[in-house]
Amino acid sequence: MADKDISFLLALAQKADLHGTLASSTVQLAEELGVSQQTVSRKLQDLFDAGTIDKSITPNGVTITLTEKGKAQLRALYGELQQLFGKQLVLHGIVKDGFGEGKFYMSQEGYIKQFAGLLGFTPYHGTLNLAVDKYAAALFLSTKKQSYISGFQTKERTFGGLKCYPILIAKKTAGAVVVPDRTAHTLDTIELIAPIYLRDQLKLENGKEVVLS
Amino acid sequence: MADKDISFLLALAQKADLHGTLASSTVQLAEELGVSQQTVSRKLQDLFDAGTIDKSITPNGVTITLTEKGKAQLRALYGELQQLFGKQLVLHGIVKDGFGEGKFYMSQEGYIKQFAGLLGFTPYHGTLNLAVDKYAAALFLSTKKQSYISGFQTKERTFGGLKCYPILIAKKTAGAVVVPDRTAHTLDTIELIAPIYLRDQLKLENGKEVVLS
DNA sequence: ATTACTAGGTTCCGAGTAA
DNA sequence: TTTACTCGGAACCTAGTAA
Repeated sequence: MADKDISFLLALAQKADLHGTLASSTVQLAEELGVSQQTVSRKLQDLFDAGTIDKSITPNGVTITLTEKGKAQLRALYGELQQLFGKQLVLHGIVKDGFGEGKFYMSQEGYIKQFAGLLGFTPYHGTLNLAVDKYAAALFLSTKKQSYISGFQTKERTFGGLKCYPILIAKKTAGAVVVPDRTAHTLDTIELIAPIYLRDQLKLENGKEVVLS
Repeated sequence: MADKDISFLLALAQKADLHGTLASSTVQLAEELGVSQQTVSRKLQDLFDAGTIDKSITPNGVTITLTEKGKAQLRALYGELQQLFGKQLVLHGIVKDGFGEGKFYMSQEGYIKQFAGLLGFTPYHGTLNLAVDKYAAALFLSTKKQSYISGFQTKERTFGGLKCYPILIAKKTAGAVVVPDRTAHTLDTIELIAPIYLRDQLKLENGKEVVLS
């Protein structure tokens, strides 16, 4: 029965920030959620009766907090989805243009030496950029072993640290995903390194799909 | 509109394993989901019309596959929950008995030296076991910096590697969560190490609650 | 055995309105 | 201003049944 109102509960949780309280009104919530004020009023009562939220009515609105039971319900849903997506064993990405920074960074001795020690190969002096699904990428990488490459300094400038996840590229080539600590883009784009020049060896062009595992 | 049927879609995804197909029948699904055969039939049509599943009808049932759109919908929901729980900054745990193995492992020079180098303190020769929520623990740890302690060998036996996450115990003591590579329990229980004997110094007994941050 | 249409009952939503 | 009740109509579910 509470199964139906779970998306309503989720919406409240997003506004109330999981822990913490939400001071609002049924009118305002109705507007934000695209339903009537009456529906909000009724649903809040239902959730309260179900023990998933605490609410207190004041002359100028309602104040809402999620109960432990309410949080548990969302966490259960989260767990189910996690099980679903957690089994993600491969990641699909589309080859896209980098802007040459990869080449610059991968020419730095400070990085190359650490990569060689950690991965067992000397990386080619460039990176391959892949456009990926942000969530899928986060999940995929979370199942991989994470290594850390320390930052360092040269006379000219400072180079930051980066995370590094060994993976298999296109079921053929051992390589790694590299995520700089101070990364510009989110995980919409990931950078690959490998012992060879991937674009040539795997005959990749922009727009081609690559599978990581 | 498809927002209402998302739990139905999730149920299908769980049976079909996200990728992959589900061969079943409306009668069987109805039983498993606790609704009528007619409702299953109608909902499958709705989902098909919405483009979230592919279905093919055979004389002895239906075969169902999630479309990219369907997967994307679930992933979006997952992402929202991830944002909610990803902000998890503290983890609550209940002190429970270990079985002395912690003490044994934390007396091994091979581990102690690495911990000292990595964490900046020499750990007390024992661990504190906490009962925690499995999902909350996974989330909490995923936001912490992961370090790796290598396995090693002695004359007698082999010791496996373990992951290590620096954290703050009870808002006072710097310590770390330790997760052996070959762990017996899942994350229902986590092991803490610290430079001091936590049970005495923090006046902890079994059943007491501890906050990690 | 299937899926799925029709019909009737139940649930749910929202405009009006009381408090 | 609030919240929340009443009530008519829309949406939804299931039993019966056709294909």
